[in-house]
Amino acid sequence: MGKQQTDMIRGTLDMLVLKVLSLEPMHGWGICERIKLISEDDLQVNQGSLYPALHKLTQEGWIKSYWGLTENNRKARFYRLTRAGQMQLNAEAAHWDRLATAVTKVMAIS
Amino acid sequence: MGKQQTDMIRGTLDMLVLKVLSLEPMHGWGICERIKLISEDDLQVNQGSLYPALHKLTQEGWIKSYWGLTENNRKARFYRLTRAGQMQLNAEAAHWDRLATAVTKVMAIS
DNA sequence: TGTACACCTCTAGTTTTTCTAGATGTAGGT
DNA sequence: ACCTACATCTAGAAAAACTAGAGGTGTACA
Repeated sequence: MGKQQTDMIRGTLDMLVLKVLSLEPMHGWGICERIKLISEDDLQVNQGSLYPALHKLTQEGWIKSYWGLTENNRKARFYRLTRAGQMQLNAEAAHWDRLATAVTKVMAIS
Repeated sequence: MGKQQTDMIRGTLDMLVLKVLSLEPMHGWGICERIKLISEDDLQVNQGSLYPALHKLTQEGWIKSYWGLTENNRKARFYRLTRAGQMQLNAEAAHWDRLATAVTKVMAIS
């Protein structure tokens, strides 16, 4: 058996979460679903990765949380982007673009 | 201080190395230079990451090494891609394409 | 009524991958 | 003789994500 490939590009989780939250505040489970939906199942965010990441982002001051009710009438912790989070998102998006382009360039040589 | 951003996308090093070696056999230091050159300095491979990666790829049977002489007349360990390595490269490239496209898709929503 | 299921949060411990911070050595030029 | 660029390598730390769970709540339906 070869090595197992995951359904995430390491280092992009924070950025993806910030991006989704930049559209509208959302709860953890919703963030997973949203990413999965938009990526047409190519990206799978694992709960064991998501919640620690959300807590870290909160710690950094890039998102803030509050309790609310979901569409299904359940309690859930919602997260919203802060101004600092928006700036962080911009920075990470630019960094990602630059590096992803560079990787693509290397992969294209012949 | 925000978090430090590196000059690599985690998880792509193996693929990048295999790709460069698919063009022609090369020694470690040359692989670093090649990646840096093609990416126009956007990708920086660190020696402390490269050699362990090279040893791991050898262990997996994806590359093989032999001692040779460089253009500068120095001893260097050259690596060449094996057939299994070529297959691995194809698989990793396809995986990268799929995931990078998915990330781009998520980053593009508005 | 109760029970199954989908929804939702969370954490400890491990693994994978890369980085830091070195040590070691050689060839060629001054 | 010494400096610089070329070249390999490793131990230990750090970062990020994964495995593998535990636990709780509405809603539907048997």
